[in-house]
Amino acid sequence: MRRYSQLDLTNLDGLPSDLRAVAVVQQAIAGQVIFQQGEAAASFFIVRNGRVKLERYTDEGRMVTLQVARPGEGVGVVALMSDTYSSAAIAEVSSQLIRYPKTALINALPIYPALAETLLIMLLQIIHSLEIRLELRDIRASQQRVLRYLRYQTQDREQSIITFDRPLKEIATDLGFTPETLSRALTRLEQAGLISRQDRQITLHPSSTA
Amino acid sequence: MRRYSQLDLTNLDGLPSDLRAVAVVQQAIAGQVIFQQGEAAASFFIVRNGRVKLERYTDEGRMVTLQVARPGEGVGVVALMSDTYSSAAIAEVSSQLIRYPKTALINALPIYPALAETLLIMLLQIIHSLEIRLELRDIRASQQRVLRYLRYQTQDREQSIITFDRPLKEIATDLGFTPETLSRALTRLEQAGLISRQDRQITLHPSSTA
DNA sequence: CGCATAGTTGACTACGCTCAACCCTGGTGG
DNA sequence: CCACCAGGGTTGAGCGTAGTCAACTATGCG
Repeated sequence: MRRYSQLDLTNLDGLPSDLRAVAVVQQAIAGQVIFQQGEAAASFFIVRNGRVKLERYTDEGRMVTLQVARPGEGVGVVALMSDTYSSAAIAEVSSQLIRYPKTALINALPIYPALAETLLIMLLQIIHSLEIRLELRDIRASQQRVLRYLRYQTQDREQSIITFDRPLKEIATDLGFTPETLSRALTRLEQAGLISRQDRQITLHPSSTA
Repeated sequence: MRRYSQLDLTNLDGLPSDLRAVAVVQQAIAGQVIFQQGEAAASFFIVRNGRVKLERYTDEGRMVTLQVARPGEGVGVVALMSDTYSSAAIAEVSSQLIRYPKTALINALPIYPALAETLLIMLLQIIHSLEIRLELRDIRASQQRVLRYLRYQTQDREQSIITFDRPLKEIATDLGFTPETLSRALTRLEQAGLISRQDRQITLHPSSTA
């Protein structure tokens, strides 16, 4: 699929003029709410830089992190179909987004096949990341889950060193744990010799690939 | 988005001839493996009737149900992007599928904008169901989780009666529980007066909507 | 210098998993 | 027609582990 033409929605200058005309660059400070869960879904966003987290609140008040969107990734894709956002979007750090009104995108779909492909790829990546997340949640033992998480982080790059760029707190809820549990899991993994750790930098030891 | 033209991939007669030519109807008996996790992703499927479950095996042997596809829903969508299937597909009951070779679909994308929209909608629905699933997993207390699950089942239809069309065993793993836990949760919910139950038929009582 | 926040560590609790026995139904075969 | 068996489902006892509450340290910032 990559061999086909795509639209790079992060590069404004490469866009056809009608899309370019509706795209708006938007700045969000750390902690800022881009949109709220249940709000009318008017726009679709692409993260240009920074980090935006998508989270969903259950009735009981618990909060689930559905996705952490990094540069190039889409936020609020459900807007394309649904009338309301199914989750809230919050900038974890100061971030820059490009905002596309949903109607403009929908209208552009039949005109630019490349746009459809771009969106399809985007959605497929989201599906993949959700699948991984779901699989992670099914590992109950904290150390195993953390280990698996770390492995997923490294498999993209070549190195087996992970540097957390976000507070452990965030990572914990991301994993579905309390900060305490994450902390304990990390120390136990270190005691077991499976990882080394200095502060936010983790080195994965290759032993026991199972 | 619904107002735009779409291709109904389940209706062979409504398809353009080139797509019609590559679509293959395929029968699967109960328990049959449609494709295996890690296998080369050559095709994309639509469930015509029956029920197909997508599951993923973790290294430790645990198994996670990612999706249960019912008639009209897509199976193996990741084939569109990835080279291998990220999960296995297994027919829970005797089912009929329509098989589309991925290359044919990809080639058809720029030609039929309606196809792209159909696929987008399909993917968005998958994303939505994954989000729900993920949210469910975050509710630790078994009774709450089951209750929430039941509510999701009813909110589509008007009635507050759910009839399980699959063994409790399946539903349990679907929810991320053991059958024992699900059984206990159901009896406790009944004792608490929140539901009534006769065998596989559950009636949700409207009390305590929280 | 003091306050807020991130992170760690400890003790206790709670709840789902595991293992096991048991019931019940439907199907099969003598 | 009954005896047997297999599988789904329920119930019980005990264990393990993540959550909770709490105290404490360390770090950064005003």
